[in-house]
Amino acid sequence: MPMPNRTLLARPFENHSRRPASPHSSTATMDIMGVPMSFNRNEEIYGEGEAADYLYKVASGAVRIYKVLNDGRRQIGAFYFAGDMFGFEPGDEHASSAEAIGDMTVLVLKRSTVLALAARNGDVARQLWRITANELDRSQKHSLLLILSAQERVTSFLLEMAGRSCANAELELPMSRQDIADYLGLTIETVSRTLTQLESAGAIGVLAARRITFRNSGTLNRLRPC
Amino acid sequence: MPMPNRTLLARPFENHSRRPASPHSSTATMDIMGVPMSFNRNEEIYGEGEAADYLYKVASGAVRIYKVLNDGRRQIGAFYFAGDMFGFEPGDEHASSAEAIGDMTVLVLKRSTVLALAARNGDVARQLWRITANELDRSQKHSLLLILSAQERVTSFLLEMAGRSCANAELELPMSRQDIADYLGLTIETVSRTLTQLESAGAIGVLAARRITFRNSGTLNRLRPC
DNA sequence: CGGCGGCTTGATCGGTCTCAAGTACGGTGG
DNA sequence: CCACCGTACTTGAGACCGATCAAGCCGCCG
Repeated sequence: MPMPNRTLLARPFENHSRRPASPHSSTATMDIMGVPMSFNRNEEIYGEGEAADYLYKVASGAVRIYKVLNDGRRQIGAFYFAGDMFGFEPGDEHASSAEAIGDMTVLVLKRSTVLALAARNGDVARQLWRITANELDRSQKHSLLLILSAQERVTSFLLEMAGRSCANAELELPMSRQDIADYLGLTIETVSRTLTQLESAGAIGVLAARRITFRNSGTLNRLRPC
Repeated sequence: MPMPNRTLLARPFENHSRRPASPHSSTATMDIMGVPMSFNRNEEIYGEGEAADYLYKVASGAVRIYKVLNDGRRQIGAFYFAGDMFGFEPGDEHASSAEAIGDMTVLVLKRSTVLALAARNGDVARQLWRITANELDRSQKHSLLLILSAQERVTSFLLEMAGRSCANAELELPMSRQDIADYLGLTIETVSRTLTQLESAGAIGVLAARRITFRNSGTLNRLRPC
């Protein structure tokens, strides 16, 4: 994994090679605000322990947030796609690291601005709370995933991804097998094997490594105990 | 598990056999408010899917919140002890069930009251957000637990419990081995075996099934990769 | 064409689950 | 006080699932 330039990342509003962009400021709601910023594949957006000065919204592409244990194991805590917000921590520093899965663009908001807005505007405060609550919900679902069998985890993962992408019959996965494995608490080999099993069982089709079709959603749903 | 009377649980402010109590109302902060209510061992406080009309604070005893998969597996998402708040859901209904681990007492707050208070008072709103954010943090740590080895999970669990109880050298566990197992995503046998292993290794002492002493915290910390 | 990264497949190992006894403890009744 | 019981916990033997180690395969780009 490449080592990105953190000083750039820590100050997205400065003019640097990455993306100047026209800065809108002081718009009414959180939705409209934000300075565009681009990242390359596998580039770090922020690191665990860094000051959580900014809040991000995915404009295009996908993001993974993860933690690394001191023995090197990585756990991916969540994936974020276009429209999702991430990086808003209760504390002053990020609890996880964030990386771009492919080339992508985010909108960046200043934490202090958002907090000041929330203090004056109850709607914004409620919106903040809602974002955090949704994260909590997602995290709890993720915990549930991790006690399932490999087949159940992979199935749940596919259905989750399908539910979050607009497409219904065909699924385009932006992330690698390793990312999926680290999200599901499995090895890359087990993920791969399980996908081929599901294909043999007629539940899915693997057109390419990252292109999945759903052939028999009944079979899939029967494999998901949530 | 006994089937408690849900109608009582759903309306804690009505006078019933359980606990009348003198109702304080309209105090300045969330901390002071709350109507006392008692529950017996293994009694349900609320069920998954029920209306989340109340917010709870543990006065004494301990609580487990959990979900049950349709095949019967149970996952405990969190334990709560004296001083902890729980049951506050972003949505209108509870995402998990809650049960008393032993006989216990909670303080009950009305959701609508708290929300109204938050709308007028920025401090209360921030407090609400803080509670949710802490839950998120706890949930993410829980996810991390679930990818560890059995020994690491049990060790992390003991250290977590030790950190949350005032006592430092000796730990009194209120929950059963089954509760621990369902929290850690292990079987009861594996939890039991791992505890005896830790005892043989000189890391802990098992005075009684639910009384643990820490003999060698260095060994314990070496077993915790977080 | 060669090389490399990402993915699949195979063979074996090991940790945890499962099934099955056995033990300790607390309560209840004699 | 002890006998009895039920519940919670421990311990053992074996099976199984997923990890590990190790090749191969595929697609992409130079």
